[in-house]
Amino acid sequence: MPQEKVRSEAWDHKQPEPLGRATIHTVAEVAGVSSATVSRVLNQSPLVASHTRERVYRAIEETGFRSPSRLARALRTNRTGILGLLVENIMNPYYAVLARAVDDVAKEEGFVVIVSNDDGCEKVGVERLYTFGSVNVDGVLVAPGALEGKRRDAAREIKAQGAAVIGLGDCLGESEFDVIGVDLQEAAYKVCNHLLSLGHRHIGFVGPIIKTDRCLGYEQALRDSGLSSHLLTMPYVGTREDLVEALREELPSFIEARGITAIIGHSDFIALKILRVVREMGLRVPEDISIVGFDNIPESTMTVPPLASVAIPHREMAAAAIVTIQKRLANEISSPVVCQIHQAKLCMRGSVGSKNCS
Amino acid sequence: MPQEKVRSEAWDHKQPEPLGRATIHTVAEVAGVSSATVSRVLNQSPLVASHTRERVYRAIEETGFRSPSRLARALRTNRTGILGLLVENIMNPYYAVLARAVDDVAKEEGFVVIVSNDDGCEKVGVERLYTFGSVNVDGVLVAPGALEGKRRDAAREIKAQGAAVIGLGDCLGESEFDVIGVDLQEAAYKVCNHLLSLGHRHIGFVGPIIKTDRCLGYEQALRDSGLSSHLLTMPYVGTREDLVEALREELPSFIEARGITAIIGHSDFIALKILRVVREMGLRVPEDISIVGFDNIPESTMTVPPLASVAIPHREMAAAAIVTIQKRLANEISSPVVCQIHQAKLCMRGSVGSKNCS
DNA sequence: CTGAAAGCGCTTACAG
DNA sequence: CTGAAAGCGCTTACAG
Repeated sequence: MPQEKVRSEAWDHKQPEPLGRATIHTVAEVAGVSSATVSRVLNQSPLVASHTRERVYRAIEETGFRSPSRLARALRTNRTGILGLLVENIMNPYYAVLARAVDDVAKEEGFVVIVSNDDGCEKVGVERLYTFGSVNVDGVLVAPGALEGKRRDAAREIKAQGAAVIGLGDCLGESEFDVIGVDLQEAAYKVCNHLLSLGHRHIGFVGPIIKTDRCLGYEQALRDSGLSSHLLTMPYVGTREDLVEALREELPSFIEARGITAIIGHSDFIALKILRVVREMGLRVPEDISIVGFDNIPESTMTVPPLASVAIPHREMAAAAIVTIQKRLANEISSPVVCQIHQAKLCMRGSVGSKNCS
Repeated sequence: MPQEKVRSEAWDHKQPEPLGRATIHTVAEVAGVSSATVSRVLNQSPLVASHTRERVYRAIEETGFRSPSRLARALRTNRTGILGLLVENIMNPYYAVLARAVDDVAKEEGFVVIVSNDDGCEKVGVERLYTFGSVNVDGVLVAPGALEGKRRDAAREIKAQGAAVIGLGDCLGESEFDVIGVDLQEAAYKVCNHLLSLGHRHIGFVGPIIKTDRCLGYEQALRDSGLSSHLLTMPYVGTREDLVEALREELPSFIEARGITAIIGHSDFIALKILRVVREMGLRVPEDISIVGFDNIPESTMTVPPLASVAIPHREMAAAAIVTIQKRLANEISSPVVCQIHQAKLCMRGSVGSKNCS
């Protein structure tokens, strides 16, 4: 008891604290209400008298209170308002565009997004996912969307913690997680058929060793026309620095030995490099060879000739992904797994022409 | 009291909870110690008996405890381990490379980074800075590094909350915040002198309306040689979608009226577009006109001819920035403002040649 | 060497 | 309509 008294006296002398944010308590004191009431005002609770509300608003003004601490709020509500976005490499324009779309939508919805790169490496990916868990993210977006092996285990764990997990983009086959995808198999199928309609008969595909849906669509189209496919696979296609050198080495024999007159690249990233290398080889584009890529990155409109490409509806997908996260968090989705497939858009440009056009 | 009893009985039947992370308390219970002890083990406190430590480690294993909640820890320690990175636009390769460098260094140092885009818009920038504040970030990195007007006010506020604020890259003149910069004025000066040494006398500069250090270095070099400068300014250079069209409109008269034989672009982003447009105009590069950019983005090595550029040491700068943040947080810096200037590297490539070379 | 207790800034039944 | 109180998961003097 006496100790209590002493303390109270000491408090009378306390200085105004210039450091740190104003808290809900600062506001409450100034407004002459309890912090619970301030909290209610902040959370738009209807059961606050309007004159009290007014007083609180004034106090917020006076104290320079900005917004409730997300940390503290999160600790109570179990919602941080933080999203984790795991991409291969933000320097790859495909992911940069995706990250931008996610950030834009997230901003509108009041989320903040942590972006991490894993270079497609499982070990790093797992680490980053656990890090997302330690931050108690509300949701995780993984691009590309395939979650297998240890990454799947990690994803399961953070899902068990209450976070929504969404695969974004490329995701072959079944997934135990929600997926917002894009039908690139269909798109590749169409692209290949377009090339066939232009008279091309020897059409090559250059991509990573792992067989992607883009590759499958390409193969399907050729199969349906009774033609055989020509694959050139390159390890670590999205990351390697020496890609151009590798292409210089591989492309000439690939093209000449098979009489190839059109190449579909797995991405614009690689297609742009193919474009460069075939021109170094003295081939004219599209007169001697047509080139198409995927992703429709900004640079693709900048080359001479501009690169034909397949545009992925990033914005649309980002929006769908975040809506799905919100619904999951609100428990508004009953189905165990959402799988929403969007359509890609073909952008035919100068790098594609009919066979032997001149 | 009776109610209490009922409750207690109900609790006896409680199920093991499958949802949510294992906490420090779960571990404590399994290990038969207090949560304080678990906390000490987690924080490498030396004052824990090694056999206790062992028990705790085993309990961590058993419970599947991953790591302490950053939220809860942050609420106590006032350190979130979260960094905010504010860039103009992650789709611009310059910022993508920077963001990657920051993420890599941050990961090594145990930070996580929130990336936000503001398109160089003050209003959005201010919002994002306050959002960083609401997340209680430990540090904020702003690129480009100039913090003025309302953005400066917002930055001051979050600095007052205890966060370290660092400007990254371009930052003309004095700053009240720490800056990790790069001497692009000097670099531009050298680039321009290089062009002069190749015989060029009418050298143009294309950039944003706001005068940057790159532009100043260019102007200085010409002044020192007694030559006059030729500026073409374009609003919103980093963001606008119609940049190519604008250049198509402006470049011909700019080049012809002034007899320009070399152009320095404010960025590779714009220089690549200039490259494209001058070729559309029928000019040969570098025979008729030389082009140089800034930033050395990956695409610059991919064009024909490859674009000469100035490389910014992103990695080095990101590392310096994060070290500075750590030191600020640890109160190990006494000077009121750090200003560390790194050197850029000239990468001369095929897009540059001597005047009238053929 | 270890534990009980206070407190970081919030939210939300529970009383009134 | 409003407040007192408990509690989210941690850390850290303070005792012992």
